[in-house]
Amino acid sequence: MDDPEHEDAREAALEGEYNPTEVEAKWQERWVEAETYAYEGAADPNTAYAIDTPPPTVSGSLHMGHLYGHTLQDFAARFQRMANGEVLFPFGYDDNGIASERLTEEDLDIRHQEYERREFQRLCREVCAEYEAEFTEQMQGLGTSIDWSHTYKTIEPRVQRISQLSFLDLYEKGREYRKNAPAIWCPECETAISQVETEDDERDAHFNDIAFELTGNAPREEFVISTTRPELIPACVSVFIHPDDDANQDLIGETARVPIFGHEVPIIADDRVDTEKGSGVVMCCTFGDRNDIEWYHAHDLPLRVAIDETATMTDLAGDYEGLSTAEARTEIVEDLESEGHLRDRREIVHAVGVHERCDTPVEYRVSKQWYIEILDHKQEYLDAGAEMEWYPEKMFSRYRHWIEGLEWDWLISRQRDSGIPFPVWYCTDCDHPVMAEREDLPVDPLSDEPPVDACPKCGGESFEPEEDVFDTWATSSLTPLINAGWDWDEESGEFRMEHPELYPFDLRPQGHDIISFWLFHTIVKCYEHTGEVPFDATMINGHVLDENREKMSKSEGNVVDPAEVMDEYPIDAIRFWAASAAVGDDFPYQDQDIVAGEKLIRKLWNASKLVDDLAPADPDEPEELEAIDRWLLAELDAAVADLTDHLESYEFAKARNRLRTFFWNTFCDDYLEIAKTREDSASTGYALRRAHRTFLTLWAPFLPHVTEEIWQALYASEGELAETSLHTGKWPSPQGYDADLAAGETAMEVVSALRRYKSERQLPLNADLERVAVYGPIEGFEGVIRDVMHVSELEALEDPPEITTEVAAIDLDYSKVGPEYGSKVGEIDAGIESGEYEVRDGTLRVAGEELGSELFEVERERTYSGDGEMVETESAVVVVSE
RNA sequence: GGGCUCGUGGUCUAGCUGGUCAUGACGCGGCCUUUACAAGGCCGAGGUCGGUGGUUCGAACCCGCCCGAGCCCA
Repeated sequence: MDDPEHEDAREAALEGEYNPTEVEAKWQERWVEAETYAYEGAADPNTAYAIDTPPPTVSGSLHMGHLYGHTLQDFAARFQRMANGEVLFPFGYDDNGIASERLTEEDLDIRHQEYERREFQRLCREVCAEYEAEFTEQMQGLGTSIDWSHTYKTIEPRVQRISQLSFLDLYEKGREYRKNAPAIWCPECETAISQVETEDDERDAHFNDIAFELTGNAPREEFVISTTRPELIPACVSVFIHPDDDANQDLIGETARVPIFGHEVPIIADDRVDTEKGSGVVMCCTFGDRNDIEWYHAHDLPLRVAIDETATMTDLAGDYEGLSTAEARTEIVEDLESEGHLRDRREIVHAVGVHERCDTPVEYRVSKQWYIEILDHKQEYLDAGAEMEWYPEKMFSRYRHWIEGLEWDWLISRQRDSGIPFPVWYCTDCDHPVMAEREDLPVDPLSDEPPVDACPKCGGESFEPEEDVFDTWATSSLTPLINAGWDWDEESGEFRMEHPELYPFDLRPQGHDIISFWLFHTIVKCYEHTGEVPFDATMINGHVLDENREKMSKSEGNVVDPAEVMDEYPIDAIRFWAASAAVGDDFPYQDQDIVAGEKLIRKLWNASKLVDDLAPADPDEPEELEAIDRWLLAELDAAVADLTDHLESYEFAKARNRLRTFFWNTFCDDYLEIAKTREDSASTGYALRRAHRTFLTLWAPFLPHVTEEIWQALYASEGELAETSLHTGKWPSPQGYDADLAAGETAMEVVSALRRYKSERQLPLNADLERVAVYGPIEGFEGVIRDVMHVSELEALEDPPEITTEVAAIDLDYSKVGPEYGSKVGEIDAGIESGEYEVRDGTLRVAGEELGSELFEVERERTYSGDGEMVETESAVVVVSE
């Protein structure tokens, strides 16, 4: 396998049984080696088809979602490459965020706090590189037509530069700001974490009912709030009442005094109060939970920080300063009780947010964060989404609802070690931000100097570097710009793209779970930078469920490992399964579908061997094709047209099923059996080869390995693989064959009927039939029927055989009768049912009405009284005499 | 709790701008060596189209409610 000479020595060959293990590995290797799928550039944006592929997060190995998603993309890429020319099918890794840090910590069993930032980043790169190499190998094992010379990693310097350029551009456009805001914080790990790193956990706790006094001329003296976190009362900034809470209406607008600490807070109405819980009166602290944060934003409340980054009470907590939150809770409850403010205390179990890794309940801490302003451009982003084609269309509503529900701007700063740094320093004296120069990017403010000696605002001469890094989505939302080679051109003073013909991209494929993340954020960024919608179309794929239609989850232990599936089945068969679901629908992993794919591959292989046996290698097209051959090629034309339509609309399941039915039933079961009897026909020889070549190209996007193997064995010309590969060849177009389709169809019906006849009598299919008479349109196909069914004498009847008929039933055409007779239809039905009707001169008299012949059909039961056996088909009557 | 989506023979699915007999595959039963394929061919059995109420002459399809599942947001 290492020796390419040896490789070439065993060229593709159509002998014996198909060996997918060997053949698939061979072509995967040769495709990559020959750079078969390299994007070679195109001058015209209309001929370049570009896919903005999802960069997988490096978090271990390939899962079924990767396999499925990339296979769908590959269907599109392979079809477009054959049909329209140049295709960019790139690949990237998202290795710059929290996921890669956590992977590193787990893999090396370390904590990032134990290392210098640079050192930890280095470890991250090393660990990620290992996982990426393994992942790449698995991806190549999928046989996708990715251009492996066109890849990126989100942590690489080129992408860091693009991320920082994006930040500077949006800042200059006035679309970014920095302000104090709360973030989820783990006091154990001493770091901000994202919401996806938290989970709910049931914990024992106490509900404490605490009395607050009212100030001034209040309607009553006090009220009671319930809380599980009494240590937060020094951080209390307001009290909330539900606007519909009749019992407490009188409190709205009053001022409350916080017990022990004595500060005064307003009482405000807000419908986010849960009236079912406790007394219906809630205190808002900065910050106890996510609701507090919403209220803080909505009512512009002051900030009182009573807990620091290590979960220790601050000076705001007065006498309790320096205690842990747990200690403070105990002491504050005791003091409330002794001062008479504690009215009740009871045990409860409730859900608290904890850090999924250390199970520590999270806090909400305030720090200065960078935001991208998006709320003021909601309409633009909605319009941008509406401009794209959505496959399936229904997914647009998810995007729309997400945008309509947006309440906060996009927080892009993260307090992490291994992301892409903000290219910003702050003046130590006045906090004025100093941005890096574009030509210097990428920069790391922690090690690089700011581009100025003095603060342009106050003249101060010392600067603090920004320590935060970008949110992962802030970078992965730039993938179209990364793939198109977006950069700042110093000379012209504007942004340029290395491959402007790729942008906007033709397709954005992704799962339905990240419409609100990847797709939305990409539209925000690209729209703001370029003023254009970044995609013509988006294809939203569903999720792969387990064989019982349950979601795959590690804790349930029902995760299917693609490596095992790929070990057991040919990739082409797995791809056949991947094409079984309508795009957008969730669908189960079922190996019966993969087995069906295996059977198809075998069928294609065996049929190819037969075609090669029956037909000369490269026959010329005869002057005139015989009816049966012209019929096949006309049907093939129709299949080509249908398939092209389906693939252009990303309807892979429809394309797959259409092609399978035509190939298996029409070509193999019907035509090939006929072709066996016509080996010396130049017409059939030509049609066989024409159809066979076409089938290989039509199957190529779905079954790239087996089709390439057969193609190379039979049809490829001499030369480099990148030129001779089936996959860089042309997609077929209908050739305009004209045939009597009805006659062909009827002939096939007659053949089926004769097969049924033999089958029912337990005769072998090649048993001889003495005499067969056919009444029906089979002109030009008589000989074909005779030969394939071993009929000694076949007669085409001019007139119907001697049959007696009697009316068996009346079939109404309800689509016409309904609108015309409305509620009378019931009576008409009843009349026919009971036999109280009459058919005369093409008119049906029933229930006092006269129905014209266009409204009904008379179904007759035929009885054959002549010699032999009568068999009926849809459009013919067949009489068999043995 | 809110939004979106899905629910068709044992399993997976097509059909869903309403019009008699609901498509195909896998599985199951029976029969058969057509010049490749028995891992093939032919035939057959198997469905109250999640439940319920409504609109209509007529509903798998349109509308309401309920049940179950998935995703996103709280």
